[in-house]
Amino acid sequence: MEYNSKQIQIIEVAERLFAQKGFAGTSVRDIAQEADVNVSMISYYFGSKEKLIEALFQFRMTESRSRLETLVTNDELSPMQKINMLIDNVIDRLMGNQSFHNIMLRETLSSDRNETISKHIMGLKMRNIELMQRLIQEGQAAGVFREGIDMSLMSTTLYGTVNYAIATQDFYKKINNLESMGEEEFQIHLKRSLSQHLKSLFKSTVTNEHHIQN
Amino acid sequence: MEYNSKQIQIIEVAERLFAQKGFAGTSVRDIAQEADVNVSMISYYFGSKEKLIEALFQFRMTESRSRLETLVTNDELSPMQKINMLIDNVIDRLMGNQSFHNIMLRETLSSDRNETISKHIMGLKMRNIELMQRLIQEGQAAGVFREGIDMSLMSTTLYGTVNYAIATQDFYKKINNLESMGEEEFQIHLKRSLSQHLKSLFKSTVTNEHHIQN
DNA sequence: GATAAATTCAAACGATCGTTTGAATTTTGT
DNA sequence: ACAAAATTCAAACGATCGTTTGAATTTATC
Repeated sequence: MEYNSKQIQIIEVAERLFAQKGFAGTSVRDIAQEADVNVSMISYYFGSKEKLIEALFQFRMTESRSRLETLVTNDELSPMQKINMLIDNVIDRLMGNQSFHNIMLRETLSSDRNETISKHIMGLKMRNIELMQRLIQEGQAAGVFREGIDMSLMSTTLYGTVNYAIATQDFYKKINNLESMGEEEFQIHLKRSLSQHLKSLFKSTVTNEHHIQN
Repeated sequence: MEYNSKQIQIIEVAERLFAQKGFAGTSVRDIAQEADVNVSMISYYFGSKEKLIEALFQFRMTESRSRLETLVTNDELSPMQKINMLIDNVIDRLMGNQSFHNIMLRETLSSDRNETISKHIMGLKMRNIELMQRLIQEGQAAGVFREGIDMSLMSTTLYGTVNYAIATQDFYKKINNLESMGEEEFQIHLKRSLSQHLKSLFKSTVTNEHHIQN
């Protein structure tokens, strides 16, 4: 499915409003007004409000098919370098599409989900964890990563930390006295801090040197 | 403010439905029906739907004033033992009140928040991070924790991991082939896995032995 | 430039929303 | 037992919801 500029305009406004106020908390009249189109255009183009959010997911999911898939076959990078690239890629993706990932997290929190959206999220999570699995196994085969790593919990920590950091960034700003910092500068600062934090966290957990089993 | 059993019944039903479908996605008629009371009782008891969720927050926040505050002054525990107790306490609190923390996370994700609720969340986060701060500083004073720990990001990893693990527990079940496991058994399993995972993560990051600065 | 197709719009649809009403009923205090 | 207060209820309130209508207008096709 391809969208014309007007449809994309509606999708982008909807994305911002859904992230700010939730799906149920956003009316189609809100969206129409901010996107500067007539209310009926949403039904006309997408069929319904429900189909609109499905279109949003299809729109954002297909564009994000990461270039990371080729990472595993790259022989010039060490397993640790690959893990670090994966971490930076997750941070960049989540921080670069904060509204969309906000909506995705909201949908994950809902127990009665739209089925189309559920499948998109499930597919994405599957691909993410399989990629991570392969990177870890490669490191183990090379003898630099320890055995017995809980893959799904490492992935949970990676995505959980980044998602939560984004959700509580105002609080982070307050706590670290960064309120005078410009918004763009702050985003870069947060990215760098997250990157360093997560890389350090993963390094000490994933390498088999000095790891204590309990 | 004290609530009678009928009010508590309404609050508990509202908590469950808000967690399932979001605040805006839940109607007062939904709540009234499931709580087996007349619709007007919600306005009668709480004033409005908005005041109801505020009552929910006040209800859950005041009951959770953790006994952790005395942890710092306990001399019989090592800094690492205290950190581990903190981790288990966070896991227990979040997993023991999944619906409420689901709602709290949803509110955190909203940019136009209810002011009363914002203050509750802000106050809670402040207390959490101050407690953690004190525990870390004690460990540093004792020479067993390294310097330069990013407190707010460690806290973000702790809460982010647990929150995200709870949000994606169905996925976790699927990935780890635990779908035949009973619900209660699974909750215990997840708790234990999270506990071990986070303790191991924190131990290797917080102790100054073997830590590599980059 | 005529015809068809796609788009835009104000207006209205029925449904559902949160809240209020006022009478009926139950509980409480004396 | 009686009056006062608190509770319960069906019904209705106006507002807003998502969606549709049908005519008007623009754009595309030949």
